[in-house]
Amino acid sequence: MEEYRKELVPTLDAAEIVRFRERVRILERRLGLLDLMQSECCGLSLSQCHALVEIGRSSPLSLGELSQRLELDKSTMSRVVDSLVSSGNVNRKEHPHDRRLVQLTLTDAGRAKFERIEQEMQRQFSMVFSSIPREKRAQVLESIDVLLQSLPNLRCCGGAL
Amino acid sequence: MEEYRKELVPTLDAAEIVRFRERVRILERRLGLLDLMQSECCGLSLSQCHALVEIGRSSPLSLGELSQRLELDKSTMSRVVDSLVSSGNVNRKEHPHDRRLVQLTLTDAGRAKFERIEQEMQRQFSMVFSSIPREKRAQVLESIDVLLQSLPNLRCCGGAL
DNA sequence: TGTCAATAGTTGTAATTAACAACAAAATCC
DNA sequence: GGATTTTGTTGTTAATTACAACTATTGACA
Repeated sequence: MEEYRKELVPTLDAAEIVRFRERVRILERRLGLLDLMQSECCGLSLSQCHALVEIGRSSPLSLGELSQRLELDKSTMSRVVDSLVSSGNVNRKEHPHDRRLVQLTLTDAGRAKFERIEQEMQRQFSMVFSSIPREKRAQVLESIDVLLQSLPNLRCCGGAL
Repeated sequence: MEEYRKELVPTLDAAEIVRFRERVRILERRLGLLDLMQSECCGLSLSQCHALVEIGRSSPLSLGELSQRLELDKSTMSRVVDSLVSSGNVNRKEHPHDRRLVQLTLTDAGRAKFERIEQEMQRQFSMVFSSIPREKRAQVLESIDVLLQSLPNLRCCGGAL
């Protein structure tokens, strides 16, 4: 009878959920540190670093585009870009056909920095990936995908708490 | 010959690393949102919410303990606790044997809020976990562990970038 | 036992990160 | 050609955080 109910409505093991929760929490913190490390490395703030990389990957980029990708307000973005322009890493040019738009590109210094960051990140992730036992690598990659597909099922409770 | 070298020094596939990096980056962002959601739900800021949960899980807690667990400076922690005291969620008592120490406990209101948060989080993670195909669940859990073991191999380059 | 070092926490100050609102300039749409 | 929309900047404000300076208390040792 009990067995039957379990089969029909699979009551999840609460302890397993707790473990899952805890692991995800630790993972989140760990990944945050990883992110910080990246910015510490390049001598820029986190948002500056993210912006630099994003522009490096797909310039020319407008301010709006950039703020959408980094999920920041355009005003915030504008000021982050300010700082990158001041530090000589980014050019703010006018779009030739639409003068409302800004075209963001990297200066030579900015591009050099961007390439160093990309290389370093690639190196770092190589180290992490290669320290995963070879026979587990595919499994880990697949699991991340599975997790990414399942996570959107979290939804805010609408302030009910 | 080529084959032999590959066998001996397994050159990792650069594209696979890129994919790995990208997935980890997306995962990080997604988990950040999850965290924000939690705090939005309970009407507290992120750090307030973390502090409340930490105190709820192991009170009485001193300020130093708490700041270590949340990896925040004690001054920051002191002010976060201030806000929780003002909002009637936390009690700041004096330690009976050492008057330097503060004993943090939850008020009735704070405990009620803590328990609602825990329940809600458990519910949410149940949803996520149950939306992972059953035959993949163990694999995902194991993969998170594998990843957590490998991540510490990231290290800052010491400002070399 | 009395002084001095260590510990715990608070307060002053400042930097960073971010958002919202108000605005200016340019383009688009009748 | 004037109303509306789009794009970006500036003014203002709030949250988060750290470091340094300070106070109070405890513990240690001589």
